[in-house]
Amino acid sequence: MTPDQPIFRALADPTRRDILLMLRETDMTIAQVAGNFDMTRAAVKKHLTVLSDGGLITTRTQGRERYNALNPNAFTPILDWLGFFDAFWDDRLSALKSAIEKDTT
Amino acid sequence: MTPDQPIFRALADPTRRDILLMLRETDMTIAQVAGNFDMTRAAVKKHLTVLSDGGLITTRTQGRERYNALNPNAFTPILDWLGFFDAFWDDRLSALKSAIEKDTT
DNA sequence: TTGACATGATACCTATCAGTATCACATAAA
DNA sequence: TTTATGTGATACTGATAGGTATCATGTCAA
Repeated sequence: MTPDQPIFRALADPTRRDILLMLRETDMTIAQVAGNFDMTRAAVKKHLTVLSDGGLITTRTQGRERYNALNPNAFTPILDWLGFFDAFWDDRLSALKSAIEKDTT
Repeated sequence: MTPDQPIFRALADPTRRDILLMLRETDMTIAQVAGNFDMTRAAVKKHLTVLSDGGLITTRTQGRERYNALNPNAFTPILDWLGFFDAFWDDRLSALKSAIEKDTT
């Protein structure tokens, strides 16, 4: 199994993507995150676990509360994967460029 | 439902990501794609449908064959979504910068 | 036209996933 | 200590996803 699987899986759910957007502003406890959704705390906890497995968030315990924070390097694996297609884009650009040049000569 | 859902869902499966990597090199028929996997053509066809729904590939019929091609603008929605976090990175960078400056003054 | 090939489409099975309900544990406050 | 709050963990359910088997459709070649 590719090591990228956990992060792609984590991003596949709209609720989890919304959670990530929320965490841009401020770190949040599970209860705070759950307060923004119409679902139980247990369900939100599961989503947070998946996000953690994907390396997208980190958690820190503070007393009896547990804060979830966006990982600054969260999307590096995604960007690396997208990088595999750089050559493809270059080829397309080259082809387009050739076509234009052929058209104008 | 967010309009991004189809593309994130399409990228969530490792087989589909592998298909996209294959299509960088050359356009391929279903049979050609299926030849690279240990599963039936029907299963591959389903994956290609999901990829198409996500706007990641385009198809063209040529006689009785049907070629699948990587969409040049495939990842635009992903990059746009990642852009939502630009401010977050900036904040982190600002914080880091401040910390360093505070440390060196 | 006939037969072979490439694909489309559907029913079906199994595994996984999102969500709930529930209970247990740990910590802060009275 | 007692009570309330915040969280962790598990069993369970309904829905969806990945995969196979199978049949129908369309196209090329003889």
